[in-house]
Amino acid sequence: MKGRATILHADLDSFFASVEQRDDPSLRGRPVLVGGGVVVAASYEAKAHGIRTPMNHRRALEICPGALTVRPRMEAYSEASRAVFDVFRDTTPLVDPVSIDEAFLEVGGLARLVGEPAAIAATLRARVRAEVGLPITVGVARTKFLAKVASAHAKPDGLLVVPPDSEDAFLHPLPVERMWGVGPATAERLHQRGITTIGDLARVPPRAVAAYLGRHSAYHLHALATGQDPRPVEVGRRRRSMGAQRALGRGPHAPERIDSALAGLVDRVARRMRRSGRRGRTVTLRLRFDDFSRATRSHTLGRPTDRTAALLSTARALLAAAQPLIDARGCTLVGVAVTGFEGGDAIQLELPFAGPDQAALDLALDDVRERFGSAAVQRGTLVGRDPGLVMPTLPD
DNA sequence: TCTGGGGTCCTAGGACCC
DNA sequence: TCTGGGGTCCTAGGACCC
Repeated sequence: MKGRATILHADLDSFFASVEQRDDPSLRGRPVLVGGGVVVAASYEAKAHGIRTPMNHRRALEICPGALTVRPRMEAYSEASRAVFDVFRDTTPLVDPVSIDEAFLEVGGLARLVGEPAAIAATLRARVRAEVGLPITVGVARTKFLAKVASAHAKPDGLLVVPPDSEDAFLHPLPVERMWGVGPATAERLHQRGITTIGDLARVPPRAVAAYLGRHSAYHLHALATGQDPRPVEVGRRRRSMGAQRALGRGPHAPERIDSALAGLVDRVARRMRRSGRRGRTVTLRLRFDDFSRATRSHTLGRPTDRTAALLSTARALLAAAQPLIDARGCTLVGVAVTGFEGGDAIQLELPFAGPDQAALDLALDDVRERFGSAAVQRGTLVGRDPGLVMPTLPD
């Protein structure tokens, strides 16, 4: 028995561009680019010309000279997002946000009261269109992964249900790039071994794939390719980092310019932390150089803080330590991130590779429950037969 | 496809403690 | 003096997502 298709993945179509077209009728039906230096969003009319994100804005205009460009209006997008999530939460309390424009919804418990998942999904789409004025695509399936692939397949402005008995027929012909977690680097390594479709991946023993993708990725991807995805729709997850960054453009930049950019970023992050009541211990400085290589430098404080002064002096010390790198390679981006939030850290259990089985895992998880309470274990499912890591996360 | 800003997760090595 | 292993924490880098 496989279970039922009760998970919805709801994903707004070309979100930023759709908000712009909603708010300005003269943009409707026309290719719209949102962004400045790079295109951060494009309407479907623009995508039809081959516009992708992120794409250099000048390049985008070469491809699609008739496109209209608008500056991003983040407040408008936040407001639209809130309205859409209100519709989500009015549909089911079990809403698991992925980003500003997409979420998973569990509607399995609603059959008796409201209807079947397919009908709920159709109603949800109609309501978002009517109440917020935006197009949205919904995928419905038995697992998060399948629902996500289904919505991507149905875009734009579509609805696709993947019934449990046709999962393989739907999934296996698709290219591996369509998998969540397979980007250019992983795709290239798979292609080199002749693995081009999700079906190929399902047929190769994960132990063989582990040799070139690493243990975790191999077992994770094999599980997804064979329809296994135990991740539940979770409510109330909290962010694990807060950061800000700024591109500086081609250098060289005076040290004072980099320092003042850093001070502005730290101030922004610290304000956001105080506003949301979070305090963190680890400050990470992020740098990007002329040749697009990157480096990070981090430092962990003795206790969590949300004070601008403490965060800034830490960030400045990291910047000073990285000065030789900046002198040698030229800095084009500076960023700062704070992690290690109070109460938000994961406990990482390291289990021996050779032996772990479900019994050993259960024992380890019992230990965590005993020490931190049963609510501490949020993720602890064995995927495949040779798991390396299990990461039960503590609630905030 | 020549690069914005916000994130998440995983791997690996070293320091350190018992 | 040599020899072990288990475990935690920190740092840095990489891949990926929207």
